[in-house]
Amino acid sequence: MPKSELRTIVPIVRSSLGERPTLDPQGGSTSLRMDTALHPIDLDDRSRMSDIILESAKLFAVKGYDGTSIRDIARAVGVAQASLYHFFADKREIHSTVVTISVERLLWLIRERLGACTTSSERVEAFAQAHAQHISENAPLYFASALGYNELADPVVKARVQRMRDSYEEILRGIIRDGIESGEFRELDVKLGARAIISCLNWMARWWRADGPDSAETIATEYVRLIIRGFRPE
Amino acid sequence: MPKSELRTIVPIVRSSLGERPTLDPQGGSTSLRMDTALHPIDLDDRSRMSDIILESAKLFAVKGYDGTSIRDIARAVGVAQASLYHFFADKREIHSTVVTISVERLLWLIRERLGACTTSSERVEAFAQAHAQHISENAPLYFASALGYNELADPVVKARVQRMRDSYEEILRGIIRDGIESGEFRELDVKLGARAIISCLNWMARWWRADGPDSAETIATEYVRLIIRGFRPE
DNA sequence: TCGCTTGCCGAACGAGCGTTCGGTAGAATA
DNA sequence: TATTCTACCGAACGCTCGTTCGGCAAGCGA
Repeated sequence: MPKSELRTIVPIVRSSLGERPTLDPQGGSTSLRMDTALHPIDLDDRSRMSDIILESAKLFAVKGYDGTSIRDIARAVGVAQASLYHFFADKREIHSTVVTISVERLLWLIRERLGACTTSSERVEAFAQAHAQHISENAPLYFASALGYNELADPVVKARVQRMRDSYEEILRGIIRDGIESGEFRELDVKLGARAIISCLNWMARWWRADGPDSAETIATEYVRLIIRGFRPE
Repeated sequence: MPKSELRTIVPIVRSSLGERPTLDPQGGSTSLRMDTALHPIDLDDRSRMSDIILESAKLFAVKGYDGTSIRDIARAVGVAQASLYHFFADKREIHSTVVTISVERLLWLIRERLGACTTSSERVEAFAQAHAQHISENAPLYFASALGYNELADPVVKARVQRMRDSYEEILRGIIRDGIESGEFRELDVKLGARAIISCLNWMARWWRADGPDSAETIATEYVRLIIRGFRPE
C-alpha cells in the first residue's frame, strides 16, 4: 500500500510529458485525484524510489536544480547513475516529482487541519500552522519545492503545480471572506490580506532553519496574530 | 564621472576574490564606501560595462545563474564571449556585481527617501515605497538579485551582501523601535514586525510583474497600511 | 614615429553534464 | 523447467559549459 501510493504519483507526473499513466485506465480521474489530494504519499518505506526522491530533495534544497547533477543524486542514494533511469524518465521528472509531492502534502495537511476549527481567526491560524508543520516535517522537500518551483521546465507540470498553489491560496481567501461576512473581520482587501500572510510563510523558506531558536509553528502563529490584528473591525 | 563610478564598484567586488582593488590605494576605505552607499552607480551611460551588467541582469532574472551561459550574455550584449573577460574576471564576478549593485541601490534609495519623513508610520511607508520603487525601476537588476542572491558562490561577496541586507533590515527595526518609544506603536516584537513587512516586499519578486494591474508602489503601500494596523496601540 | 594600452575577436581546450546501450543476476510467473 | 520481468550496473556518447590563448586594429602619450 505505501509503495503503491508512491508508485501512483510518478506516472501522473510522467503523464504530463506526453505519456499515459500506466496504472490507471483514465488520465482524467488520476489528475482529479491529484488535485483533491485525498491522501499524502508515503515516503517512509525504505524503497529505492523513496530514497531517490528524498535524497534528491535534500540536494535540490541546498544546491538548486541546475547545481545538482545526476551523479550527485546517484552517489547520495548509493546506486549507479544508470539505475536512476530505471525509476525516472529523466532528471526533470525527478525534480517534478519532488515539487509535486511537496505541494500535494502541503495542501493535504491544510485541509486536514482546517476540519477542527470554528472561528475565522482560528482557521487562519490553523492554515499557517499547517504550512509551518509542513516546513518543519518535510524541510528538504519543502525547500526544494519553494526555491525551485519556477525552475520547472515542463509547462504541463508547472501549470498543475500552479493550479494547486492557486487552490492553496483560494482556501485562505475563502476563510477571510467568511470572516468578513460573519463580521469577525472588517471590510478588507481579501486578496491583499491573504497574500500578506502567504508572503510571510513563503519567505520563511529563505531564512528559517530547523536549528534556530524558534519553531516554524511558533513563528507562523505569531505572524498570523500580528497580521490578523489588521483584520479586526474599527 | 558616471563611467568612473561604475568602474569603482567592479574592482571592489573583485577585491573579495583575493585581488586588491587597483583604483583605490586602500582596501579598507573602499569597502567602507560600499557599505555607506554614498551614491548609486550609473548604469545609463552606454558603456560596454553597463551593457554587460544590464543584459546579464535580464538573463539572470529570467533564467537564473546556472541557466544563463556566457554565450547567452555575449549574444545579448553583441560581443564575442572572450570579450566579456576583458571587463570581468569570470562569470561569478558578473553575477556578484549585478547582485551588489542592486542591493547598493536599494539601500541608497531607502536612505534618501527616509529623509523627508516625520512620523514612524510615514517612515515605514517610505521604506516600503523605496523598496517598491527599486523593484519597478530596476526590475531585472532586482529580480536577478532577489532570486539569485543565495547562489553567490564567493563567501566574501556573500558576507558583504548579507551585511548590507542586515543594515537594510536594521533600518526598519529602528523605525519600529522609535515608534514604540514615542507611543505611536504598541509594545510589539520588533524583529517579527520588521520581518513581516520585509517578507511581503521580498515575496513580490515572485509574483509581481510590471505589466500587471497595480504598480509596485501601490501594493507596497497597501501592505504596510494593513500590517501597521497591527502595530497601533490597544 | 615608436611603443603601450584598450577593446575586441576566432578558435580551441578540458571538464562535466544528461543520457543511452548492452548486459547480468535473481525473483516471479507460466 | 523455461520464460519473462525487475533491479541494477560499467562504459561510453555527444554536447554544452566556463575559460584561455594568440593576435589584430585603433588611439594615445612620449
